[in-house]
Amino acid sequence: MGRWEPDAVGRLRTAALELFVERSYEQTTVADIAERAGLTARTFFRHFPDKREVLFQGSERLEQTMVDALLQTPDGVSAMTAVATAMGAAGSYFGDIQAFARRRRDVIAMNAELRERELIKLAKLSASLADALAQRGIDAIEARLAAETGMAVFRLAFDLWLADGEHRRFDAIAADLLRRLARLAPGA
Amino acid sequence: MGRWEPDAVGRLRTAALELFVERSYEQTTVADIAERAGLTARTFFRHFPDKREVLFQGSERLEQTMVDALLQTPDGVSAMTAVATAMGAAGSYFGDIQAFARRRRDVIAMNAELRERELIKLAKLSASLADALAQRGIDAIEARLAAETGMAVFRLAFDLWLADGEHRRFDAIAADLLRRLARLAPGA
DNA sequence: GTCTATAGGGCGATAGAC
DNA sequence: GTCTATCGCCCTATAGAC
Repeated sequence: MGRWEPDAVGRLRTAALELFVERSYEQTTVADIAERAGLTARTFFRHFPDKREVLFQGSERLEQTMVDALLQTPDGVSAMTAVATAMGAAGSYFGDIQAFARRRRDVIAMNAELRERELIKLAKLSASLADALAQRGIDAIEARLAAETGMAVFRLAFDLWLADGEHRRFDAIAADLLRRLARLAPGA
Repeated sequence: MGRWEPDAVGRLRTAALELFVERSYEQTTVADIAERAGLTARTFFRHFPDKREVLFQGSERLEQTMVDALLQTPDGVSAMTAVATAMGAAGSYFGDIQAFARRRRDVIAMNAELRERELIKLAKLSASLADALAQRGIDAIEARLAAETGMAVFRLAFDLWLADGEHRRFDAIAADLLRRLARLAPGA
């Protein structure tokens, strides 16, 4: 046993989600979160740059997973195929955390600031995918177009994945949406 | 002459953009903005729900313009064609405000909170377009897919429109990107 | 760990326009 | 009288500085 209880970050994360569910994000102060985790507000801010981030830290790992998958696709595959592969990797990453993801989604849906933060995380992810595509020799604009479009599919797939009664895996839903998109696009 | 100088909102907007350019968003307090506009901080918050919003209020009009254009497309046009029409309306709406838009873009690019706010405005726009499409009888998921994809194109087109040396109109750029997207998508 | 500036909300007062 | 835009003062929580 060390001098402190272990896993301060994990305890803060758990405490935060619990409190946000119990009494909403706005009605929870950083001091409340820290107290439940047995820490002080000052300690909270040493682990998270701001109050919102306690729900979002960890997205770097998803990003890395998707970028890695994209970069490992064989040479010569199309931009959209590479993006589809990255989406498949996200599916494996998500696995069966639906119950947790649903609680988290509900908290985020109720608060504008949290929705903003979620969007910027996805925008970062999009930029990383575009970089990775460009790194593979794809034209810069085409790379951004494919990445942004891919993220549009990602957002919608994530939403559907968490919908009531949905039983398919994330990547199956994403693949289905990509197919529908292909049918949609030629009209322009 | 009334008791107060007219157009408090306009004065606050101008003062804010000036100060953000002069000394950055972070280094400008709401009191600074209000002072330059000849008002107090309390009055600022009566017109804008928060400090960020002073740069974004007005986006409702763009949204209305695009939704109206979308709804006025003839019956039977495809989802992507309707979205393309909305994009064309946005082009007319933007007209020749490039100089202003560039200053605004530079301020926003320098601050994470402002980027977040911009993203949520675009997400709202996307949701409105999806609603409008659904209202026209398009399947709900297809509507969201088309709207999200359209917004991906919108974001990129806006970016390119403000790039140095760009001389085309916004809608010309958007139309070009939609064409490129159509070529990209079938690969999936 | 303490100290502080700023965001942003609540409530009431005021001074015009009508 | 009402309605509306402004200001003043109080407050708390966030988040950064020291």
